[in-house]
Amino acid sequence: MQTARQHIVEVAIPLPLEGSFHYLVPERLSSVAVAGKRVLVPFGRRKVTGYLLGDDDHPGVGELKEVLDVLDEEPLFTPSELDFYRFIAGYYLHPLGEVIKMALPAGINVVSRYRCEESEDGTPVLKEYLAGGKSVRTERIYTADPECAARPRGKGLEILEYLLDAGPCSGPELRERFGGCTAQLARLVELGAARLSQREVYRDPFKAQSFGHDAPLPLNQAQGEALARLTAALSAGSFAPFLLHGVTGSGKTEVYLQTIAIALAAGKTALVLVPEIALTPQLVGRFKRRFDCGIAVLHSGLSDGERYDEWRRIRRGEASIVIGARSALFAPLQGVGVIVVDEEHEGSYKQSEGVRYNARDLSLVRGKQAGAVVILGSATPLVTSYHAAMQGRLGYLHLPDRVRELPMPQTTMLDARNQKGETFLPELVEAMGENLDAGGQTLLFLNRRGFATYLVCETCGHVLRCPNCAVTLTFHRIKGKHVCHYCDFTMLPPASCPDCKSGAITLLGRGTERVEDQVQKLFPDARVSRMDRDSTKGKGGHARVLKELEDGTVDILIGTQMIAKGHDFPGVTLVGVLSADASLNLPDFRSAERTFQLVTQVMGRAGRGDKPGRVFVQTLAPGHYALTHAVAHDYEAFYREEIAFREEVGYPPFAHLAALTFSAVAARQGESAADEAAALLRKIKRETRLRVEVLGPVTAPLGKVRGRFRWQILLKGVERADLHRLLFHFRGGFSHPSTVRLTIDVDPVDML
DNA sequence: AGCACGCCGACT
DNA sequence: GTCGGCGTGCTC
Repeated sequence: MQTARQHIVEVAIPLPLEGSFHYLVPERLSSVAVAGKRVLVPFGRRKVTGYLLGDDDHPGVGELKEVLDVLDEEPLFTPSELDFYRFIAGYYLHPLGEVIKMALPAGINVVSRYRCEESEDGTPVLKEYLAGGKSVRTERIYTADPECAARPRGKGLEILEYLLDAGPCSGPELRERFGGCTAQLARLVELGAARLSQREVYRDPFKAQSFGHDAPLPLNQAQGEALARLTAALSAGSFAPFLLHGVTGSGKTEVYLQTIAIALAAGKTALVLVPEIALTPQLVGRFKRRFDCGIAVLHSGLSDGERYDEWRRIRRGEASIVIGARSALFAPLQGVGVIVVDEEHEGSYKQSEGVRYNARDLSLVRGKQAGAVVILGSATPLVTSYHAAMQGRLGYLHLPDRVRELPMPQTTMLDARNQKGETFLPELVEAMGENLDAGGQTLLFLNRRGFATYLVCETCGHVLRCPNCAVTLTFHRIKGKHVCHYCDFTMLPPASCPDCKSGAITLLGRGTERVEDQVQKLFPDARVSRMDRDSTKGKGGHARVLKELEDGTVDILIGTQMIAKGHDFPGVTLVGVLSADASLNLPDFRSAERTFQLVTQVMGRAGRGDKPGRVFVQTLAPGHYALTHAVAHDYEAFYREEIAFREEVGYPPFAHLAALTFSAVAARQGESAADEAAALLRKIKRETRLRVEVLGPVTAPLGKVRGRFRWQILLKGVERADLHRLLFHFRGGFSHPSTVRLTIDVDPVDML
């Protein structure tokens, strides 16, 4: 008789390994080994959690091992979610297993570990154990048995009477009412007067908060037109991507809310992505006041347990709206009708470690898969988005006016040339003094990312740039030269300004942390506070500084972009941008775009209350188009200049980029791996005639990071398909010593 | 990523 | 003479 056909499954392992693995499923597990579940499998000498991708009847290569266990009762992902994961793995050239691990709630996986223990005779032995695996939280439920005649005394009796009266109660509930009563409860159970059962509970990040109710707001004409187009797309029921371009305060959120209301009424669900976790609470509040349905929140500020519980609520269909940061894109929501990406231009949608995905871009992929309406909202859209809208690849919805008749702040550009590098120009100091006397609050923005040193002319403001790549050249102290970190163009420091021949040229880019001291010296009586990543560490740090501003207990707040985002500060009447240049001169082709966004956003922060606001932008480049158009509130004019620049030099949307970074503790190894990689890439390019430029390798501008030296190769392809083909060939044919780490970043947002 | 195998320096 | 350094290679 023939043996029963073997059950073979394909499994993805969450390790940096290419390809999947195959296992035999033993008879006892055969019926439960279904695609989408996790399995415990032997892998080398250990046991790891893998993801069951599906059955596979291909004759496996050599001997197959057996699946040890199936870890889930229900699949964690659906076939269409698996398709999405596969797309991501292919697009970002990242192992599928790691993509799946990243997409699922953290901390649920089991991995075998070893622990050293002493056996009875005292000799050390290695004991294997399984670690990890976030579990469901339960609480005890006590139910009184009215049939039982046994009665305890004292407090126990009180509790029993309460239970008989009020019905089943949880342990925490009883403890709240009666204080510590563990012993009494145990006694009740022992007597048979109460029964004990377990109930699953969710760890709720918004527990017991009450949010009143809000009715939909009336829409102005532009909002109404936008909503009409979104509604039409929604009822068509197929994929429709839109760019919602609305100035600060134009009521984008109201358009999101009303679109979502329509989707919900049609039985669909909605996914809302926001760039910063700090912004979620206020947005969640607004959604909770508007909708009665379940709303789940997913972001990195949740504990693993909370996130797991939110995830399970969504999976079970108990939430119709999911709000969250980047990772919420992977929410297991079914029947998605609308995906909103708020502030779509924000760089934080790009994950810069592990799977380097961009949630803004992938929202379009998920939207397409789900047949959903995707709304990319921004006051300052990415030039690539606006370009796509102009080409008709994104529907263009424009909200040109502010909802309330708030005046735009009065903005002044301060020319810092010929000012001997003063931190504050006299006009700004004067304005700060006036504002302080008038009782107004001041925000000062600076960019702490100004680490790259670059050459600037103090007379004319000229900055040394790469003739090929148009990015700012970075000065390398060790080499004593100016270097382009895209293409490795190098030049010796010039003796005078190449533009105006002035000898007053300086290296800029040192830290600006001392601004706080300087402000305090200028205004000894002012209450000065600082807000940046360091000063707001930990839960609530952010909120604390915002509270100070709200309560008026601070006069001058110094901070990075993070204070520019989304918040309303009615008391702020003066804003100073100290570091427009640091942002403008980052060695990145997007520096102009970033600066335009920053300045626009900052201007939106001044005078949102009753008093009109004033803004000062202090710069060595007062004529730069990113600044002049930002100050004039003219996005289209900025776009026209920026898109011309992108086309001329060949940057997105006219080319697609990928960055390969090699890092190694030993400098020589990293460098030679990068050199070999570049040689291989050029060889493949020659043989396949793919139209991709290979730039570099160059030493990464940040130099040594966490003890490792870094090199970069930049790939630039007019056709995305060419770029991907080159990368696939390369990955298949390139091997490097394991002491060198290679990361591939497709569509890099930050290459520092 | 881990974990084992394998080939060269300072120690009981 | 060994213990242990981490380079290299493999994991269905």
